[in-house]
Amino acid sequence: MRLYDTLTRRVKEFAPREPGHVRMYNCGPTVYRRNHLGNYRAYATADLLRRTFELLGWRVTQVMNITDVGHLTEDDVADAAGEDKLQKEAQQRKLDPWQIAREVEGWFHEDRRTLRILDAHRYPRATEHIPEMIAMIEALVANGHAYAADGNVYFSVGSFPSYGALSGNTVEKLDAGASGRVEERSDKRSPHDFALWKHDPKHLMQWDSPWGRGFPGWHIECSAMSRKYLGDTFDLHTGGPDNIFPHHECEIAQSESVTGKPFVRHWVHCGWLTLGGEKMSKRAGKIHTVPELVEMGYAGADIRLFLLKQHYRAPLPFRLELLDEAREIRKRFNNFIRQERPPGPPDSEAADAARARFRAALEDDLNTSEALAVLHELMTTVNRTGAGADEAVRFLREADRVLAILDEPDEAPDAEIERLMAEREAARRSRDFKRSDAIRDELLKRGIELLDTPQGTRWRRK
RNA sequence: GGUGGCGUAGCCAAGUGGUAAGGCAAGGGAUUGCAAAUCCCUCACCCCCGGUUCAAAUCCGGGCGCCACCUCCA
Repeated sequence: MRLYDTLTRRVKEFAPREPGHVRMYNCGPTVYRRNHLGNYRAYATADLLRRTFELLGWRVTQVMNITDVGHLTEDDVADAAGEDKLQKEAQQRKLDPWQIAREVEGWFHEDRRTLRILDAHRYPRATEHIPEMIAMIEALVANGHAYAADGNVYFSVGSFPSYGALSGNTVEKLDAGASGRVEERSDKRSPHDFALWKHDPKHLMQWDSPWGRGFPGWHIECSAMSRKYLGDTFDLHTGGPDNIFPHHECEIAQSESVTGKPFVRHWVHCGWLTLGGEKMSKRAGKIHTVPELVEMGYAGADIRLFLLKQHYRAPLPFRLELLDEAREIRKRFNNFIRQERPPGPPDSEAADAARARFRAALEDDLNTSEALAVLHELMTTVNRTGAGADEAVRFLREADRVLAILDEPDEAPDAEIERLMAEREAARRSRDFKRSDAIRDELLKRGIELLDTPQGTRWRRK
């Protein structure tokens, strides 16, 4: 498998350190507000990786963090509460950041299931790993990589020479660049030092620590939790493009300063989901959520296909037109696997060739565009020749273990539908097309679409 | 100012040295009671200018345009 690595900035061979077993950590949601589609691009990419590894026959241990601490201030809670009726209620019942965090976490799982994103093996919450974080910070203070100042603890960036390797933002470059943009704090030895533990009485969530009451800095949770569940060194760490700097840069510095070992062997970051040429951001106010799109009539699988249809690293423009396109593509796939065909000669040649090309495409830095093209070409071939349809359908189902865009097979129609279909058939026989079309429209209203084929009338759910 | 990335048809997009995959949309035709589905056909001088090469969308140089990050937004 070949995969782009953000750290070395090139596509390189990916293989788990323990043969056949991938250990992967995905940066997960910050649960103070319902995630928008941009967030899900990162999770869908992680899901695609996990499913691809499993296709290759590897075992995967996947861990995704839930960031439920570190960012909630009164303002954030008030802000988050403004966008949803449930939240408004919570506001009226008295604000409780814990409650909001759990609620938003629930939405996250709801949305990701809609997008057919598989369950990770663990979803550790930051608030449940405070002791691990404190232990790690203590170790950093003890070995000189961090210092306490007035209830705060900072990581000393100067103590970690390769700081900046992931993002290109080395200390010198940062100095040369945004002078004045970095918050100057008198208790920091260098303006680039970042917080491991913070003291702020205004903050809603607080814990006791050797440095007094406070709360952990953002980056330390991932270092602590990934280490706990995946070890000092693990195979793959993923996230959105904004995680590269500062989050992942800081994680590397912290983790390696504690363990003295390489932190992560391969870094994967997806590209931005853009909206009108701009990134989709929690702060921009232009947000599309999964339920909002479902409400507009898109299936979760449509949205999923939209996210996976193009290469994970390229910027992806969000436009409803592209969701429509994804829906049309899915229709073609679903029609193909449900198509009634006269029995054709068995032929596994086309499907076997497609299987090999499909796998090769995914192994080539997750080239989903190519993988989808392979599937399209296979369908065209089978439609044309009439041979190998069963083998092709079987392979499509196989490929769908990675893509997860096909519909489930239709269940049996109920008696009422069967009765109407029979009535329509009788009407058609007597050439009463007005009546037969009326029945077809009636069924369509109930979500049942009829297809007249040479083998008789078929139906499917719309 | 620093850092990372992008520019291929109406739209999305693959392709990183050998003469432009695939899809969506659109148009024409076949089939159908009408539809649906399916099939056939049509649809690109790869942002610009130089250079290297027998050969460049692909490599090099220079432009132009666009996006993002620069301490807690996936």
